[in-house]
Amino acid sequence: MIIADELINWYRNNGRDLPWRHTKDPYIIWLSEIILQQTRVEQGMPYFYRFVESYPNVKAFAEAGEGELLRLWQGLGYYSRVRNMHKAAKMVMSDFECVFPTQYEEVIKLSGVGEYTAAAISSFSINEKKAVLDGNVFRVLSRYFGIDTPINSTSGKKQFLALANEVISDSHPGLYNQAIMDFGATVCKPKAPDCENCVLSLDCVALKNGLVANLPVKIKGKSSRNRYFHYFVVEKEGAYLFAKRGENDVWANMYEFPLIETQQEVSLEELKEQDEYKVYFGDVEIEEIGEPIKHILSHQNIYARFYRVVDEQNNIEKKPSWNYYNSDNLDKLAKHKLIFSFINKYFMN
DNA sequence: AATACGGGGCC
DNA sequence: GGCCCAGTATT
Repeated sequence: MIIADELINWYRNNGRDLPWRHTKDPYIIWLSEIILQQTRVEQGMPYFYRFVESYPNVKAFAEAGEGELLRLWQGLGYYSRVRNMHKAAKMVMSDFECVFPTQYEEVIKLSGVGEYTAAAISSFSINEKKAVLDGNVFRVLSRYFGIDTPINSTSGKKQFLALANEVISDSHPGLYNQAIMDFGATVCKPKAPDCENCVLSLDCVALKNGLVANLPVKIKGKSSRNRYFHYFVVEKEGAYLFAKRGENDVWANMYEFPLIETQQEVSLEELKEQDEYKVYFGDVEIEEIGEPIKHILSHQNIYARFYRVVDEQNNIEKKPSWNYYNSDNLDKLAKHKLIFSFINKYFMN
């Protein structure tokens, strides 16, 4: 296929020099690929260095503590990725004789490794001929071939995967996979693609028909819901009260200040009328710290307020799951963005 | 087939 | 405010 040769040729001259491209080690490739899921290269880069240094091989990763891993992942988002990585690393030790697998059919068995990541690892490490299908590939192929099937529909995924596997280079599948993704990221971009300097422009159906801005087609998702969080900052002798979040909500198992959630925006007076509030804080003095913070996630808008609780008489009814941590211990807890940015703003000196 | 799951950059 | 990013697991 001509398109594959063009892309590889373009890539040899214009590809980005990224650290994970200097290795065939499936473990290192896996590390980079999981980090880069739904994450821009610049955002994931520091985390990649951090993890390679802390855990140079799969054995070290498998032997790490869950909390330690989560702490290192802190701030990157989609935290189930690192939990699945831990599972996967342990699977490598137990089911793959401590050797990180390279074949598509083997790596896809690992937790957190789906079709994309399995194709990436197998093609980059041993040149297995499996086409990657990520956001970049969807975009390049949909524009070049002028395909308007929604990329997030079941039939669309099937159609594009089949096409990607037709287009892939026979002789250099790994290089081709790198090339089409890099090309999508730097030339055939979502906004303002560089069609003037595009090596595929002659045969690009979208460009010919003025449809570049309309492709790829994507079905719109659900809109966000609003949530109202009230965090209570309780300090006692230099230690702070922290709670661990549950399993089945955003930021699973991460740490934060004790929280009361309400369905609507409520005033401080209304908050004090909540049963939950009465149980825990009764009539201790509280004062709001700073302004409310709007924290936006893909599928929810969180409006967070923080209150300082003065508990000189030791009147707080502490939940068993709440614990006090001094600043050293606090630093080791995996906290989500909303909490650690608050801490950095108000507590760091 | 649809939805949850983070955080950040860009327009 | 909406879209997108080297997607996957779950329902």
